[in-house]
Amino acid sequence: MAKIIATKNSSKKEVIAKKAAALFRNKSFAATSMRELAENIGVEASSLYNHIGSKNELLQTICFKVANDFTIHLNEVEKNTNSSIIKLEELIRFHINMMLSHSDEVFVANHEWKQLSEPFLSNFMNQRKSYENRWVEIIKDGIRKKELKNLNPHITVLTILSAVRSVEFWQRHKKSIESNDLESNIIDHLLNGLIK
Amino acid sequence: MAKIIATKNSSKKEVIAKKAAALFRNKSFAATSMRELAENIGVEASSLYNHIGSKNELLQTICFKVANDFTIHLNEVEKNTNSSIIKLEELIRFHINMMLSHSDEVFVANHEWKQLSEPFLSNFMNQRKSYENRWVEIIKDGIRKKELKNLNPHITVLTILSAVRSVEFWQRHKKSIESNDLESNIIDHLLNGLIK
DNA sequence: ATAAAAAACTAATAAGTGTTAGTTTTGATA
DNA sequence: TATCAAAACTAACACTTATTAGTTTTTTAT
Repeated sequence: MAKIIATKNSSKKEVIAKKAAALFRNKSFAATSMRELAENIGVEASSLYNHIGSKNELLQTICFKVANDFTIHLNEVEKNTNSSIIKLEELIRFHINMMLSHSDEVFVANHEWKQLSEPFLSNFMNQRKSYENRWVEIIKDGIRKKELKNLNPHITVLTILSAVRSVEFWQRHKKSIESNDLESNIIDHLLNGLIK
Repeated sequence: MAKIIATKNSSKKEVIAKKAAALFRNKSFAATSMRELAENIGVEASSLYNHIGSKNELLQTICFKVANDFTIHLNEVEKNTNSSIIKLEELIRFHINMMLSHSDEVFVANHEWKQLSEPFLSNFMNQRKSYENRWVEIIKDGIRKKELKNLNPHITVLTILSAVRSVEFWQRHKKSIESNDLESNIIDHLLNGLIK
């Protein structure tokens, strides 16, 4: 009889969620069946329900874990009294590192959140909007202190948050690009621009 | 009896593809049923098959139309003898305008291409890789001519192609951001950076 | 070794899937 | 007005879906 193997660091539920994140990323949430997930883990589909509530709950677990990680880090950054530039650099660095260390989960949170059911969908969107607004405040502060150029803060935030997702593409190019280069290049590009 | 209404500019097949793009964008390809698509158009699901071959074919139509539009524009840019900076600016501008004028189709091509079936999936990935490589050459040329900083050209391309996708996010913020600002801000940010 | 709890299994449910076959209606042309 | 093709319809197919019920096996604790 097959078994779900919990490790010291991950409960059985976490093992399932981890595998689910990988499948949701590669095939999309809707196109991944519970039978397929079960097969990847090595048990029957119905056995999963001893450990999880539903397929939807798996998506919720993944999305809110990621959202909370980002929120917690932002709390830390806001506490410090660094310049806006340092704060932005820390935030960008955290995004890049999260995408490298939890790539499946972050991908799913970025691309499959729309499949959340209510009220989780609304919660998620609100949490995201609040997160963006707090970035905007950091940028506004930097403009006020003449540290940053007077670009539109909302657009700037959206541009940065989009740009860091290049790490997703990078996963396809791993051979030709070093991971250290990736981080420094993106930060340099976004902060200092491309033109000599 | 309900009908699919073709206009002067769009055949019935194009009307279906347009509506499909909107649904595939908002619900994902896998989560959109042919019955749902049909209902949105105002006919029965089986009636669609008088005009299209399959659900998969719809996705192919959408994805390759977008891919070809980008390839054709890149051909034009390469023909001209402008500086690399002007070329990049033209390319970025085109991306932004495509996302504004064909937002559903571009979104689907960006996010749902994984659901393509073979051999279309491989074709699409190859076309995309070739497109990226031609961007890389433009950047390399700019570095050679001392127009651009010596950043990693691959990462630079990925960063730009990611960053322009901020237009997707912008659709959620329409009220607070002008579309003109959007274009100039993104270009300024990506070319000249954020720091004063 | 025994009893209880946890977690696996098989089997089934009800609903939904893309698509096809066959039929009827529609709209244009002769 | 009669004819014919285009395009709509209804009904059905064969399959897949998430999830539950009921049962058996495995693990844990006494």
